[in-house]
Amino acid sequence: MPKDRTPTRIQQKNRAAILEAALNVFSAHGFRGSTVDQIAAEAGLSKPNLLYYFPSKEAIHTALLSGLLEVWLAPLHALNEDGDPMEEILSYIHRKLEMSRDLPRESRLFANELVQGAPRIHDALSSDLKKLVDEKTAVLTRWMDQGKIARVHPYHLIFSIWALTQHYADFDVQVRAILKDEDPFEGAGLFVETLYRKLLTP
Amino acid sequence: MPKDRTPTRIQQKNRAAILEAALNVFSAHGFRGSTVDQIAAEAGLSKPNLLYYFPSKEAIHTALLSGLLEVWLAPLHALNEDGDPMEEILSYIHRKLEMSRDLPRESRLFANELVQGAPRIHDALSSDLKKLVDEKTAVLTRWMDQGKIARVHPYHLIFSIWALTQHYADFDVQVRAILKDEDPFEGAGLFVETLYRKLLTP
DNA sequence: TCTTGATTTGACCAACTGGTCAAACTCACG
DNA sequence: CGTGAGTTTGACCAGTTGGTCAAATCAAGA
Repeated sequence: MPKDRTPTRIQQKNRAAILEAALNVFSAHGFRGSTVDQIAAEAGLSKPNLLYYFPSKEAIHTALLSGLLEVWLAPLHALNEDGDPMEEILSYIHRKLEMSRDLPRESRLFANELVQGAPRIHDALSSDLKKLVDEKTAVLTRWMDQGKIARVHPYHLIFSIWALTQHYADFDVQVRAILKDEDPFEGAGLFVETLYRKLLTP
Repeated sequence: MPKDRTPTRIQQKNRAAILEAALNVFSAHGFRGSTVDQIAAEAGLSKPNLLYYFPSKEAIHTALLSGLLEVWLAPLHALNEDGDPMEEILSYIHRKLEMSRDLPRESRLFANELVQGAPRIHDALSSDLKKLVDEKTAVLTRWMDQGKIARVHPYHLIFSIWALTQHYADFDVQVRAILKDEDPFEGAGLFVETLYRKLLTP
């Protein structure tokens, strides 16, 4: 392991390559289903070389998850109390849907982790995530109090947005097996738009 | 391996115990994350004994999946064109939600498989599942044509029902991390009821 | 009771996997 | 250049895992 001073150009390049490769592999096979050799091969490095940059398979996974959690929650973070309620919510939904389309690996990385009980990010869920969600449901509740949007259970509203949008990334194979050639995201965009407009219009 | 004649009482008992144990283990850790030893221990058998009843780990997994697919799709199968459209759809949704509550292991078993690209049930998806869904979306479309329910993209309507209901089983940890003590399924039932009533009322 | 097929298991094996290590190589910089 | 830190790797290791096998045990019908 090199000194922890300003990382070399090589260090930056290789660390990035490793994380990129790990995202591919972990998102496709889950933690247990992925091997260090696979990740190393995908990153174009030998296994010992990969382990020169990260101390363990676990460390790569953790680095990935914690690095991406912020990205993953950014759209919800951007939900702005001062904007127009319906527009804010719809734009949040569309942003999530775009993320499912453009960052499906990230979505599946989290899905893999969650479906197996989130052994490695359980803490982040009940601290960071819960805090953010509490904050934003409070905003939703105030909008409902003001009659700006229809009153529904705010937590389940958020769950439903997550479920609906991430479904297209996480269960992509199933969606495509059924839709065949049709592009899922076109129809999905229209569908969620009408769904939430009808639900939330007071 | 015993003769394939009418299975012994012992055979029935042990095969059932193995599948039950495998459901526990596979749904919690995924295929690759589960070991034959784990399943054997959970079933109260030695590993060689377990492999006396199933030729391989893969075979157990396949037997589980194909055995449960029917159960899993039963509610959609039950959607009846001759019933009242809104009631039929809502009752389908509630049945799916109950399955998430009562059969979370089954839900996670499929979720694990799907999120990793469904390597073992891809065929069943594009044949059996697609056929069933095509059939039922045709029913939905006819209802829409008759003005019985609002017109929305029928495939995405079904996807949304799957996503919403299964979310509570598959991402249980996340839901509970956020809701803390509140029972997820109580709020969820009310939420989806209003959601789909508003969406589908013409 | 005896016999035969069904059931069970301890011992074992080969492949795989995460991780180590010393030696070799490369690169930036004085 | 030369040199020392940074980088790379072949060889290796111990633990795990899916699966095998011959031998032992059990169960039920004749």
